[in-house]
Amino acid sequence: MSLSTKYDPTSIEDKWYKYWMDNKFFASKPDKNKEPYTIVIPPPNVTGQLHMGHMLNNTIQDVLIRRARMQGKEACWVPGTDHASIATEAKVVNLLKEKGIKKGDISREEFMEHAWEWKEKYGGIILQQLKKLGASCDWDRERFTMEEDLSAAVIEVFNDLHEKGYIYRGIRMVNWDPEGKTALADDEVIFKEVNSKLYYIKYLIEDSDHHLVIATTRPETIMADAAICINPNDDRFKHIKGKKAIIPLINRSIPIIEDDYVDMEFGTGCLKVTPAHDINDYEIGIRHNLPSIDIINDDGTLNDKAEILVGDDRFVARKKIAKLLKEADQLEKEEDYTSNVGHSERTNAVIEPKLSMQWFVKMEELVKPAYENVMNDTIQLIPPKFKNTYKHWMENVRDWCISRQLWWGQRIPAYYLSNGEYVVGKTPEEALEKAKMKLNNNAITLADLRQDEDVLDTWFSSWLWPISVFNGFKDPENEDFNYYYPTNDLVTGPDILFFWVARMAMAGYEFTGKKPFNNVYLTGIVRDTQGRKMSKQLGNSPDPLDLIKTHGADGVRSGLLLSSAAGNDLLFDVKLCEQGWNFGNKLWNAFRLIKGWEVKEIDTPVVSVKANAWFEARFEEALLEIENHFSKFRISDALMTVYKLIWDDFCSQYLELIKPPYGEAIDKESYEASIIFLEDLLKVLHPFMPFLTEEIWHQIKERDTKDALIITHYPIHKKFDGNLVKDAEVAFELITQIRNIRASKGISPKQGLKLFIKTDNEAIYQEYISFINKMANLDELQFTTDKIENAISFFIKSDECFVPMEGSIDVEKEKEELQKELDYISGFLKSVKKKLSNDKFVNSAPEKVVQIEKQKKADAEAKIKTLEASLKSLS
RNA sequence: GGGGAUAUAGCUCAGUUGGUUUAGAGCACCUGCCUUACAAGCAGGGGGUCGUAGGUUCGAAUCCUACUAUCCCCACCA
Repeated sequence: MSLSTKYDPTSIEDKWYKYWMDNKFFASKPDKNKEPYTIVIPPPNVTGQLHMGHMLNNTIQDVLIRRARMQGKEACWVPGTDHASIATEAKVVNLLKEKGIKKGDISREEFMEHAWEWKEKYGGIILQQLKKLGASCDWDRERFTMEEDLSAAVIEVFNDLHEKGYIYRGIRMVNWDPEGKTALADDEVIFKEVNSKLYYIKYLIEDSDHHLVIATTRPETIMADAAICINPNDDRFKHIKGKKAIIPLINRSIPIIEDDYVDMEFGTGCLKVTPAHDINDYEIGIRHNLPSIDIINDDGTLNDKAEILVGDDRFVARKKIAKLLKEADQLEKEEDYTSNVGHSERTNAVIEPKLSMQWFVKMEELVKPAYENVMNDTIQLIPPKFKNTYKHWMENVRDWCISRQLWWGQRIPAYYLSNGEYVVGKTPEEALEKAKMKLNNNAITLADLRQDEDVLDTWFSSWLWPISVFNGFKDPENEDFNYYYPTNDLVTGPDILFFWVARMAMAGYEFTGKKPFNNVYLTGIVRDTQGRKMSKQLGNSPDPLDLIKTHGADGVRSGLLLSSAAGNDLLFDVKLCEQGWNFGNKLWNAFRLIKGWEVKEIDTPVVSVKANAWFEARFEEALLEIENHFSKFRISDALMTVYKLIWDDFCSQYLELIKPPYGEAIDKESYEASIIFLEDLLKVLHPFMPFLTEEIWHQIKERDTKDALIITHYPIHKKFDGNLVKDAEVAFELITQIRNIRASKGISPKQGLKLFIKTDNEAIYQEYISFINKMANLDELQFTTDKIENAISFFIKSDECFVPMEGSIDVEKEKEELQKELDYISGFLKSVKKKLSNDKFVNSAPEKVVQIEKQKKADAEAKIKTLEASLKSLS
C-alpha cells in the first residue's frame, strides 16, 4: 500500500462524521451503571453565523465531551439554539422591508408567521456549521428556546415568580426610537460622536435680580424642567440654596436642589433637572421627589405640556428656542460641543429617553444562593479571577427588566382587565378564572382580557436552559433530568457571565434547589493578531468554514487550542492552524513509517528492547501530566503535552531508536510495541484531533464497525519507573552534545566517532549505551580516569566527556569556549557562595534549601577545577 | 465616572502556597542538511534580568505601595 506523504483532511472528515452519526456514537441515554457527564451548549443565536468565538468555545466543549466519552462516562452534549428576540426580529423586519412590507402594516400574527418561516429556513445553519468542526453533540436532543416545551417553562416560571411576589411592574426609562416608534434594547443603540452646541441659558432667581447660568445641549427640554440642581459642596452657590428659579419663556417656578451627582467642574456647575427626558435626571427626580413632566410625543414632536412650540419636532424646537432665548436676552452664549449621542440601530434616529411601564424581577432573594455558592466554590469559575468580577456584580445587582417591546419572543402572560388591573396566568383560560375572582364577576369572557403586548427578554428563557433542555419543568421526575442534571461543565465567554451564567445559577437554585453546573470554564475573546476584537465592521474575522476547508477541522481545532489559556483573550493567527495541520501531518507520516515496515521474527536489538521500555514509561509520565492539566482545565497545556509527546518523544526519539537500518526488516516485538504506542497516542490525541486519529485508527488494521476510536477506552494510568525516563534524559543530552560537535565542526553524521567519559557513575551511561551509539553514531564509547589529549570536551552535569579529533584541533577556539563556560560557572558560584556566607540565610532558610545550595557549590567547584585543568592542558 | 484584570524572549504564553542552577515552552529567527516517514521535514544554535520606581524578606518574576501602558465589563456626562 502506498500512502501520500501529505495528509489531506478534506477527503476524510465528512466520511468520519457520517460514520459517527450513522453508528449513533454521539447519542446518550441514562445508564445507571455509568457516571453521567453532561454539557449543555451555550445556545447560539438563530441569526448567528459561526464565528471564531463559537469555534473556540465549541472545540473546548467537544474536547471535554469526547474525553469523557472515552473514559467510559455517559457523555451527553445537548445542542440547541436561542431565539434571540432582538436580533431575529431585526432580521425579519429587514427581510420584510426588502419585500416591501412594513412591520407596522401587518398584524402580530402575520409577523410571527414570517418570523417562524425565517427561523425554519435559516435558524439551523449555525448548528450545521458546528458539525464541520466535528462537534459530537447528541443531535437527537436538539432544543430551541422558543419551542413549545421551553416556552411553557418560561411561562410557568413567570407565573411562579409572580406568585412569589418577585415580579412587579415599574417605571423605567427606555431608549425610544421616535421614527420606528418603538423601544430599543441597550445593545440596539449605537453611540456616535455628534457635533452639537452647548447652550448657556440664564434662569432668573425668584424674587431677585440675579440669574443662574445653566449649560445644556437640549434647550428644547427646558419646559420639562423640574428643578435646578447644584452640588452641595459648591460654595459658589451658597447664596441661592433653598431658593427658586424661573424657567425662561414659560416663567414656571422650580426649586433649586442639591445633589452629589452634579459635577462642579462641568459647564457652570448648575444642572437643569428634566426627569422625563434624561435617565440621570430621572434618578435625581426620584431622590428629590420631583414631578416628571413629559413634553415629547411618541413621534418626537412637542406636546401641549410644553406650552410653547407645541407640534414642532424636537430638533426644530431646539433651534427656535435658541432664537427665542436670544431675543429675550436669556441666552448667554453658545459653544461648539461634541457629545456621544445614541442612535437607533434600525432607523438611525436620535434616541429619545422615555419613561415607560416595564416588568421587573426582584433580584434580592434570587441572588443569594447563586452568590454564596460561587464564592464558596460549590460552583467553580475557571479561571478563578472571575470570582471578583462576579462578586462585584452580584453585590450591586439591580432588578432585572424583563419586558421587551417586540413581537418575536414569549409574550408576557399578563392580562389587563377593564379596571386597569391585571392577572397573570399560564393560559388565557387560567387568567380568565383569576380575573373572574378578582372582579367578582363571572360574566366576563376572554374578550374582556387584553394580554400585555410585550415579550420577555431572551435571557428569561436562556436562564432556564440547563433545566428546560431536560424537561425539568414539564416533569421534574423524568429520568433524563434526574440523571443528567446538574450538568458538569459549562463553557462560555466571560462577556455573558452576568447576563447568562449568573442568572442560570439563580434559576438553578430557585427552581431545582440545585446548582445547574459544577464548573464554568470561561474562554477568552478571540482577537486578531493586532489585538482587535473580531468584528464584521473591521472584516478581520476569518470565515471559520474557509479555515476548515484549507487547514482541516483538526488543524483549526488544535490551532485555536494551542493559543488559548482559559480566560485569557487569544490573538488568533492563521499560522496556528498551519501549525495544527503540520502536527497532524507529522503524525500521519509517523504512521506511514510504521505501516511501511517489513516485519520479521528476528531477535530484538538491545537498543529496541531498551527503547520499548523507555517509551512505555515516558508515555505514562506524559499521561499523568495530561491528566493533571485536564483536572485544572488547562486544555491548551494538555494539548501541548500530547504534541511534544508525539513529535519529540515518539517521532524524534522512539521511532529513530527502533528504526531498522535501511533495507532491513524490523523485529516483531518492536513492531507490535510501536503499534500499541501509536494506538495509545491516538487515544490521547483524539479529543483534540478527532478526524485524523479516527482515520489512522482504521488504517492500522481492519476493524469492526463498532471498534471506533471515538468510543475506545482512554488509557488508564499505570505505575511506571520514573528513573527510566530521568536517566534516559542524560543519554539524550549526551547525544545532543555530540551532534552539536558534528554541527560545529562540520563532521558528517555518517562518520563514526569515539567518545570518552570521565565519570564516577558509569552505570547510568552503560544503561543507555545503546541509545548513544545509535543516535550519535559512535564507533566506540570508553570510560576514562584521565584527560584525553587532542579532543573536544564538554560536560554532562559534572562529568567531562571527550571526543578525540583526527588531526589537530583549533586550540584557541576550544580555549575560548572553555573560558566562556568557566566565566559563567564562576559567576554562578559567586552567587551561591554569597548566599551561603550569609548567616541569616543559613539560619533561617529551610534545611533542604541550604543543602541544595551546598550541593550547588560543590558541583560548581568541581566543575571549575576540571575546566581550569583543561584550559591548562591546552596552553 | 465605577469595577475587574494584565504587563516575562521578536510573537503568543507557562512559571501552581517566595527558595533544585544566572527564568521555561511553542512559534518565529539564524546555521548546516533534499539522511532511505515527513523540506509543511531533520540536526544544531542565538535570544529575556521578568513594565518603571520604591518597600517587605536571609532570599522576590512570585508579596505590598505608587506610577506608566494596555485590555475587558458596567454606567455614560449636563
